[in-house]
Amino acid sequence: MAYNIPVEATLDVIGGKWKVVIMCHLIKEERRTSELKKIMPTITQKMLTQQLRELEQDGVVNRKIFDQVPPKVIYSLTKYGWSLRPILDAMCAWGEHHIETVEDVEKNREV
Amino acid sequence: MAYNIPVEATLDVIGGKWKVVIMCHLIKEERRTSELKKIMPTITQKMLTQQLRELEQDGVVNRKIFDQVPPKVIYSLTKYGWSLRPILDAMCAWGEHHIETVEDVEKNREV
DNA sequence: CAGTATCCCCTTCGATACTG
DNA sequence: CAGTATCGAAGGGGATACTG
Repeated sequence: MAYNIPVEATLDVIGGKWKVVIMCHLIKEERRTSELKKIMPTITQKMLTQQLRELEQDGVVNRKIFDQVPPKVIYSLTKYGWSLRPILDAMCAWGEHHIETVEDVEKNREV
Repeated sequence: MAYNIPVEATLDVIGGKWKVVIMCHLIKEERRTSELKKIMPTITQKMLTQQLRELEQDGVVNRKIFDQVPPKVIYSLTKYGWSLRPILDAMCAWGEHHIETVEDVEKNREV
């Protein structure tokens, strides 16, 4: 609480380890749990659920449950979540443009 | 390495706990270490140095050392660091616009 | 299929003390 | 003033097993 600088509020919402990645996927299309897991091969079930819960609590992500067997749950961005789009777009664009540079630098850091 | 989605490269560079906050300050003006510590009251010396070192290794931040006693070091964004400006601006703007909402939500989460 | 519950490692981070 | 080193606590996060 009582942020020293407003951008800390932004970080509170999108600062989780996987949140930006999840939202970047959901910005393109809504997804069910199993789809998210498939397109994010390295995330664990636990982290996926945990991050989605937090996004949901923050009002960024909507969770639609279909009452059927087997269960089906679809996640999508809320209107509030869409307000983050400029940030997500900028982050995605930067990543696409600089990915080779970053990969090189990070590789050297491992040594 | 080998990101599953390009935005992960972005997160590798700005994903640290304090990196965005530091860069948001440096985007306004270059700062010396003691100034950064002053405007970020809750960061520890250790974390400040650590995050700055990583930003420096990633080529985002420049470290200018004045050879004098007592020591003086000034940090600023590199040209490469300035390429992140659209992201930082978007994050700062969103935070300013939604800070009350976020503060309320986060407060309730603590309960 | 979607989610929860444990166990537990191991990284992160704070506190403190110390150097040039 | 700027930075390093060390120690220890805290919790993030993985692996696994289990439920409806």
